[in-house]
Amino acid sequence: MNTTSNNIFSLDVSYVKQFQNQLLTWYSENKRSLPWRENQDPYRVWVSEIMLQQTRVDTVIPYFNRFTELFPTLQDLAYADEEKVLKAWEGLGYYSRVRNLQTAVKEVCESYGGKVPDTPKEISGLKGVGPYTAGAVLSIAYGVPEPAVDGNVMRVLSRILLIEEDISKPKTRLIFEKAVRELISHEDPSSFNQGLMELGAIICTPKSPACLLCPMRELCRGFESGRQRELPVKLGKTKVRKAKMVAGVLMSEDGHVLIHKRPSEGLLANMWEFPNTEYVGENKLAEISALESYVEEQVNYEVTLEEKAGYIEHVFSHLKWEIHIWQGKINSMAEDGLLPDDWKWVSVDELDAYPFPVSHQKIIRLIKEALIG
DNA sequence: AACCCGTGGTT
DNA sequence: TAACCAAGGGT
Repeated sequence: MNTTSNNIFSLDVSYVKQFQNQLLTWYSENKRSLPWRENQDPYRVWVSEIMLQQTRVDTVIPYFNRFTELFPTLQDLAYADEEKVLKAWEGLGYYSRVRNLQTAVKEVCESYGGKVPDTPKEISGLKGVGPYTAGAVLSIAYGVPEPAVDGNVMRVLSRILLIEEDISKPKTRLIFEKAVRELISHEDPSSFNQGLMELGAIICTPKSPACLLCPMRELCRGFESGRQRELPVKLGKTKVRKAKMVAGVLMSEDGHVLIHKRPSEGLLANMWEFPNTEYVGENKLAEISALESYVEEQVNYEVTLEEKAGYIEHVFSHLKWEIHIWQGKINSMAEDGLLPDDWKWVSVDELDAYPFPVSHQKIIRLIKEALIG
């Protein structure tokens, strides 16, 4: 029964057994009914796990329902037009997630006969499937006893087991995976992993954990020592860079608007936008000249910016855009057929067919309000 | 390892 | 309100 010195968690057999019983009982009685819990279809489980990365359950639910209705099977997604896929993801953020997912789903069709692989090695090789997602899909869809360590699991276990390592360091995840391997139920890995996350989402919350309602209270070393609020340890700061941007709503004589498809890599990859560029300076002249030269360089159009149409702020995880919006018109156009593939003239109604990031959806709103008002 | 990659809710 | 946070992964 005694713990060995090389076991840093001091997890004896009876502790593990109690841990599993308490968690699994609580989960079976308290789990939320969510769309992706209707069945264990590996494709649906996979889609949900990708959507849930850094994204709240309440946000994901409507997206998941729409997405699985548009692309009911893995094959439907594999053969779908990328533009349509991005459109279904519009507003969810981290758009590389869905481009990687479609890449991975194609790989499953080509290399695995359309069946989502059920081994750690194979599934981890798929684009966009990291350590967490691999473990989540394997355990939930296939019942494989693999750890699925996300932010919830690190928070919950750091408190229960009093682990004080800095969870912002990548290596720290390995410590929690080791802990889960010792604790996980081999009878029901799916409920065990989901139970840990559910506990983190409902009871063991970041700011004010509901310890008095917690089924794990008697097993919790953090609660025992009154230090649950100090955990998990998370160091490191995030700085948000500010970028002054100028964007143009440029109209042709027949009422079309100029839009641009962003490059296939980097921020908001493959999403559409209104022509815009970062600028330096303080006054309107700086805004105007920056946008004018940008448009001229990109598509060889000469533009006249007529009036300021608005100002928008948009905050990303690591960046803040301060967007000054100008309305203008095209003076001289290059020959019609010379517009590059990633530039388009579209009517205002047609804008709805293209995937725009939220920052530029705000500009669309301005356009429509101006047309109505 | 450190930085990039979105968005919306909470405190 | 600014900072923090959410079922992370790629490079």
